[in-house]
Amino acid sequence: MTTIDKALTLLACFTTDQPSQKLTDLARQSGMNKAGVFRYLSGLVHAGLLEQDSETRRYRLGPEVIRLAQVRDSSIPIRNWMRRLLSQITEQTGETCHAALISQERLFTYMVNDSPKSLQVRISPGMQLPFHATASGQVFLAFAADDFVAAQLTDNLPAFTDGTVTDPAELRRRLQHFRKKGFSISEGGVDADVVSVATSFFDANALPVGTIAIQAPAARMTDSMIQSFGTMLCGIGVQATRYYGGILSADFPDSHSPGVVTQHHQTRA
Amino acid sequence: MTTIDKALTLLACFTTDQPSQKLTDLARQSGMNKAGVFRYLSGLVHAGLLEQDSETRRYRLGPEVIRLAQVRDSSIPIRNWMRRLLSQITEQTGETCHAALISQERLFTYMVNDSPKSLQVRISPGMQLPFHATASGQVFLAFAADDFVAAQLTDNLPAFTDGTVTDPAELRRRLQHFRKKGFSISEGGVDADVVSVATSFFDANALPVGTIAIQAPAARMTDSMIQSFGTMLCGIGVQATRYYGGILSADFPDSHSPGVVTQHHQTRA
DNA sequence: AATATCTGTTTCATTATTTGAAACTATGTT
DNA sequence: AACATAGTTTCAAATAATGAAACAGATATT
Repeated sequence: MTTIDKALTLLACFTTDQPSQKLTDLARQSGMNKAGVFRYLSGLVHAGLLEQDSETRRYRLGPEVIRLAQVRDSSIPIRNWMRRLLSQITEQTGETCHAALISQERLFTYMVNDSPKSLQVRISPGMQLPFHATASGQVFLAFAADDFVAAQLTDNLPAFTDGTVTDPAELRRRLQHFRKKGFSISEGGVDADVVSVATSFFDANALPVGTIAIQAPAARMTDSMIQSFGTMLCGIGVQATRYYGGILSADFPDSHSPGVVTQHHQTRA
Repeated sequence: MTTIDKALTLLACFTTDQPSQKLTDLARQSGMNKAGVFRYLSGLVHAGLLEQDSETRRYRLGPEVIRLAQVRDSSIPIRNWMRRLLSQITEQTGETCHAALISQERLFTYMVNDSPKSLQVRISPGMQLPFHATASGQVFLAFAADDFVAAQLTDNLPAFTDGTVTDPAELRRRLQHFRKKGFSISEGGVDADVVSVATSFFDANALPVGTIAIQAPAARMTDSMIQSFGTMLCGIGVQATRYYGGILSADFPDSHSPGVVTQHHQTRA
């Protein structure tokens, strides 16, 4: 492991759940020496990627990351079209939807569009999504490379609710099904009363780079709604792939009729 | 210079003007060995901060920077209040305004609010602002640390128009004036027919972290308008500093309670 | 008020990693 | 076919990283 790798793994420790960290905790989490972590952090601060609160001595992400994100967005302006796609979804369905992106072999919510309804599923940008327990994660795996799937579907998957599927064999069966349909369905995988439907979009190698998902309270969802959400999402996935400059995975159902998809499949998962 | 410093200086080479770079160019720009640059870039790619286009072999910023920016924004959500402040400015003045943030000793536009008028000054997020030739840069310097100012006000400052002030002595005089007033004025520093007025906001050490500026076509600006824009901006600077969690520079004109640390409805002693 | 226990930071001899010139490979150009 | 250019790999020499321990500045405990 190079010095750079070690220094940069520290950056990965900063998440929306833990947006600021103490030196000692970072040292413990990363299993590295305190002195080394201190030096790494100093380097990261010097580069502006981190900054240190002068009072609490805690580290948090610095202004440079914002600049970098803007540069990235100026060359691959996902924000613009993703915002439009999500608005379109919420407009048509009335439900909360979000987009997630893969980064560092982890899936993070990137953008959220809240439902206008008062009973809505709440989700915030920057959250990590477990692959096995979310519709997003599952549809991602459904189209991901085999070794990636193998790395994720281990034997000790955590269960978040009674409904979380943790058996790798069962999960693989579902992934195969989701791959055929182009979208995934997860009922109560993370929160008991929430139903999610998700699809993915692809890069130039036809590998998934992100997902787009609808999340709704189980109480107001029916089977046929789930199915029609799914078909709609597939159309969105095709558009997102096109915007991204990628190509669809071979198995991905492309309706060959650009525009709004209105086909209504009635088969159930 | 540590290995980390060297690796991270490469990140700073990515700007909105140059959002993707070739290895050889990066090596030349940074003055580092090609092999070393290659190893650094590999490390950065491994961390997700960069990604490499598999066809062109060019490097660009990776998805991890987007995630990091979201984490940063969730802990210090500048976007939220800045958006409001800028809207407020445009509403009151009808002119284009923007906020800039310091990063890596360089000033970059962070957020722009366009004027609704048809003749408007165009500026895009992520642009670097030269310190000596912009109102933003000048008001930043006016409140910056002495050695920082010294580092910026060199003898060979570039002139963008006939109106660009490039004489360090003259610039220092202006900075002193701007510091007293709390805002800066630049007429035709970068574009001949544009007038800019700017103020800054401060961090917990009372050092400037960013600027907020109004830019308007010279044709529709009068002296008294400039002055009243300036006083308005000062008020905005005070608010921004408060939102940011910083404290005002000692000299900054705070209309409510001069010189004393302020609390909300507390009147001055 | 004195002591113990946490922080973050610095030091320094030992050790492992970075370093850079050159070789190599792949791709495109004259 | 020879040449040029860009990215990648190699390897001994040089340098920077390492981590235990000491230090200092807080905060908590006795």
